Amino acid sequence: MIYCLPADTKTKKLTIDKSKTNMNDNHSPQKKGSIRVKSQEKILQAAQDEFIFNGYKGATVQSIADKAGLPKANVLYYYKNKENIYHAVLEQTLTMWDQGIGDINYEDGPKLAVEKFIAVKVNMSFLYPKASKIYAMEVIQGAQHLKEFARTYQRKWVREKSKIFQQWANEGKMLAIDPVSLIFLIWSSTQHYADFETQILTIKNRADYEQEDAEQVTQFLTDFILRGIGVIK
Amino acid sequence: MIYCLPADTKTKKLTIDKSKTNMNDNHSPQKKGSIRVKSQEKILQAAQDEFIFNGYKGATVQSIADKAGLPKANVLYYYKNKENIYHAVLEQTLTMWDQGIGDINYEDGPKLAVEKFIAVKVNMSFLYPKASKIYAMEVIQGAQHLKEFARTYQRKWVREKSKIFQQWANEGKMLAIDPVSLIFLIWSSTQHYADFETQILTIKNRADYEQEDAEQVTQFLTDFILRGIGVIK
DNA sequence: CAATAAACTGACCAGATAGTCAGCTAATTA
DNA sequence: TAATTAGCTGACTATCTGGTCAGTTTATTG
Repeated sequence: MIYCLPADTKTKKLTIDKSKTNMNDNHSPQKKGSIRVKSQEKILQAAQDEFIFNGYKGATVQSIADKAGLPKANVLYYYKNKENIYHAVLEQTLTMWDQGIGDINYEDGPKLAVEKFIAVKVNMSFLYPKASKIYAMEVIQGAQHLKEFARTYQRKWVREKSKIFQQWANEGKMLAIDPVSLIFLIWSSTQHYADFETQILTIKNRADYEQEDAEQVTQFLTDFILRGIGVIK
Repeated sequence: MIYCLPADTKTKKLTIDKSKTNMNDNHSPQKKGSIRVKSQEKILQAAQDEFIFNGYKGATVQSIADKAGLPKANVLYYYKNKENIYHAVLEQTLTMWDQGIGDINYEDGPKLAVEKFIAVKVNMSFLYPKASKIYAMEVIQGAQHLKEFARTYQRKWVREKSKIFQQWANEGKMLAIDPVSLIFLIWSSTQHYADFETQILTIKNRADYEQEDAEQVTQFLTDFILRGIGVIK
């Protein structure tokens, strides 16, 4: 059902945040497309780059403001401090991750479920590598800003999905392998193309990913993993 | 042969560094175990933690000094600025990575070669997760401090090893799958246990890895990947 | 058209930071 | 032992950083 965040994540389940911004959240008077919305988008976009490049502590509000083309004080008008900016970026990242993530349903059976899951994860990695990078850095650095979320939702998700794999194995629909290890393998092998983008492009001696790359990777990983769980060949 | 660095890597192949430290490198008068060596080790250890936790830009020399139990000025006496400390950490990381890494030899055949490779990589991840984390952060942030190394050595290594896989495939010793994708899958699935240590422990609801974990993961990945390349089952 | 509220910003500040340096102490050497 | 060198450090500075705030401009409302 849920990958990492509850559906109503807008109600902010993350750790600390009290007052995300100092605006009157929903009942803002502007028509859509207002300067506020556009500015906030610009800020979050800029902040994402800045946080990836310099980490949370290394990021500066001034640099975010410059990248967004706004005065620093204006950035701090929308998000009242650096931590709030980071939380907004993180929340956006997790929300997108959650919405975009495919799901593993018992009814699909192992073959279709794994195919769908891999396809969605690979597409996410190629389309939104920055989201994956933000998340990876956060986890590598100890997930200081995610702890509650991680503990609650991800563990639950993994346990739920593990049961489904177990069931399929019991019914002889796939090999009896450790489902948790399998989930980690799928996560790692798909996210790798986002997080290690730089390395992969360097090794392949290319400037950018292309559409075919995502397709080739999806094909490769799907075949490989279906063979690994014993449902093809 | 070589995973990422030339054997004589002590001659510093990294990007910028000119004067790594301001000491008279080899002909130092101390017996081994001297204060210098011990202090430098303490500094690098502390720096590794600090760089993982706060990233390059967020790390402070003062914090490194505190963790090492030395005055800041003493740290800057051994390594004349922050960048030199980082380079030393990075070099140490890559050297260890290079020494520890197993190798893929044609003579071993696909089964043994992959078994050895996975075992070494998994052990590295469980024994030296910090090295992997430093490297991962560096790559995620664009590998600003590694560019030359990455371009030269890693690409070469991947191409060499790809040829071996190709050869095995041609001889029918394994399935004809894309060797580069295979290498990425092995890298990602093994390094994941180092880089995402926090996440994995949280999901498994555990405080630390144990010896059995490394063994279980090695077993799982070996079986899974050998099945994926079609040499077992 | 006031008057009120929201949006915005230049200028400022207290604290943190990288790096320097003069001068100290401890070790080595002649 | 005297002289020389290596090891070490407190104190300092120029710069940068997050965050504030008084005051201005722009929008909304009655």
